[in-house]
Amino acid sequence: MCHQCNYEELLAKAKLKITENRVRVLEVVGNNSFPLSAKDIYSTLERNISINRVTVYRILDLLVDQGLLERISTGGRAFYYGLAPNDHHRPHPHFYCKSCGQMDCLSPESLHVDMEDFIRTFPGQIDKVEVRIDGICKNCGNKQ
Amino acid sequence: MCHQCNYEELLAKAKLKITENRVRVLEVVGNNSFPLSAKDIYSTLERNISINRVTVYRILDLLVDQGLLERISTGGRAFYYGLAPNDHHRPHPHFYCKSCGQMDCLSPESLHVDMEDFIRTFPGQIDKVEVRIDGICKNCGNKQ
DNA sequence: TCATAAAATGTAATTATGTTGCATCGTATG
DNA sequence: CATACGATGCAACATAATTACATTTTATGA
Repeated sequence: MCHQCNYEELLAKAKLKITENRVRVLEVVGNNSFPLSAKDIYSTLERNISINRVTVYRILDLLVDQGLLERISTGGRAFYYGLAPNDHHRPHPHFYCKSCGQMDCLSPESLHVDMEDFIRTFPGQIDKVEVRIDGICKNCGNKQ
Repeated sequence: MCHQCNYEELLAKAKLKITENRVRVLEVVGNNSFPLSAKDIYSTLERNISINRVTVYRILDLLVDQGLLERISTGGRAFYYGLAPNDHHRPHPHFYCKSCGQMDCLSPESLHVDMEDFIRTFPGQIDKVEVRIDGICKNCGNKQ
């Protein structure tokens, strides 16, 4: 859960209109300690308010485009979404359990990636570095 | 292109039957210097031989299961496939151009990930670490 | 206040990717 | 040679995401 992000403020900073739906999408994503799939986000919203699936996808696209959310690929087929790195959230790796599909955030310190040489020598544009560890989480491992 | 891998040998080592189709899938993947999508692989094969799309998917699944190929997630919707790390191929990060969809292999030395602490303290099972850099490649950048 | 344009949302259809069920074929083995 | 089992083909299905277009809401200026 993010205690430090003001979602309306984040929208305002990005010069996006503050709509009920956008704030709610941000809340659902931000109030979780782990990334969620579009489906997760839609299901959660839908329990409380009336909103269309496509609207959720569109809001997610918009917020990713504007850098408020981060789209994270998994070992599975769907993307997951989390708050994008900002003053309160440093970039960090994720752990994906291929058994239950749960994706967890790892602490930014848990593994260090040394990018200096790469950044200095790579001729293209670098937008993002994604580090993901795939495996079986403690819970799923115990069940077997 | 891999000059050192004998694909039939790889299959044999994994105790898999050596079929025409499996060898050809391995060839297509192995003879490329960058990972390919299932669609890429199917299209390439299909130009020369008669093979079913589903067969390609099944062979890819099998070869990933048996550790001959590596399934790599992208910033896009499809998985890409490359030769799995082995004696001739060290694990390495990839660069994904979100403009043209091309995925490139980076040298294993290009960035160093320090996993020691994580491995020592993580309570689950670790199968794989995937490092992917997203951005715009040199070619696409020049076009704009 | 109202008219209008622009933005946001809803709905249905479509696309892209991957999977399943079942039939058929090929091959190794007894 | 018979049989069984694995490999392949084919059609249907499933899932995730996107598109096209209609409708609603919001902002803005006359």
